Amino acid sequence: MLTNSHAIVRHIRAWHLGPKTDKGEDYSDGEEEFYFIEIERNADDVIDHSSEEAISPPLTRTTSRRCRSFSDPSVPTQPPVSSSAQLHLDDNFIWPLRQAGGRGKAKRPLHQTVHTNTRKARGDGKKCRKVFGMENKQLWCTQCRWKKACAKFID
DNA sequence: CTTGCCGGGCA
DNA sequence: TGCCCGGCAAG
Ligand SMILES: [Zn+2]
Repeated sequence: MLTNSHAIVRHIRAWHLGPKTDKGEDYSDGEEEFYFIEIERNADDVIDHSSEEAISPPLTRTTSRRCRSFSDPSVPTQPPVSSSAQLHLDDNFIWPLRQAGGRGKAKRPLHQTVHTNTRKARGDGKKCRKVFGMENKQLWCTQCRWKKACAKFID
C-alpha cells in the first residue's frame, strides 16, 4: 500500500522536480511520457478506490514491468515504434535531476554509526538501475552498467 | 523474486 | 583500459 504510494510520489516528484512550470511543458517524444501517464493513471485508481473489480479484466500481469504501458492484447509487443527512436531517444527530456545541489562532496555530518558490520544496509537504493530500469540500461552510469559500484548516486 | 557490488574474465 | 557476467549478500 505504502510502497505503491511511495513509488508514485517518487516518480511524480521526479517529474515535477525538474520543470517547476507544472504540467505544461516537458513531454519528450513519447518514450518517457509513458511513465508519467502510467503513474498518473495508477494514482487515479488508488484514490478512486471504487467501482470496478468484479469485471476486472484478465490483467496481463507479466510478473514484472513496473511501467511501460501494458497497452492492449491486440498489439503485439513494441509497436512499429514509428521510426528508430533508439539512437536519439535522448537529447530532449530532462531526466530527474540527481540529488539536488550538485555532486561535489556535500556536507558530511561526520557519521560512523557502526554499520553492524553487515555490508551497507542498503535501506535506500535508488541507483541508476532502479531509477531508469532495465529497459533503459543505456542510460545507467558506466559503473552500474558494468555491475560495479555506482558512481552517480553515491550514498 | 529484486537490486547492488566484488571478484574475475575477456579483447 | 574498457567492457561484461557469475555469483553473492541483503531486502
Ligand atoms: Zn549508477
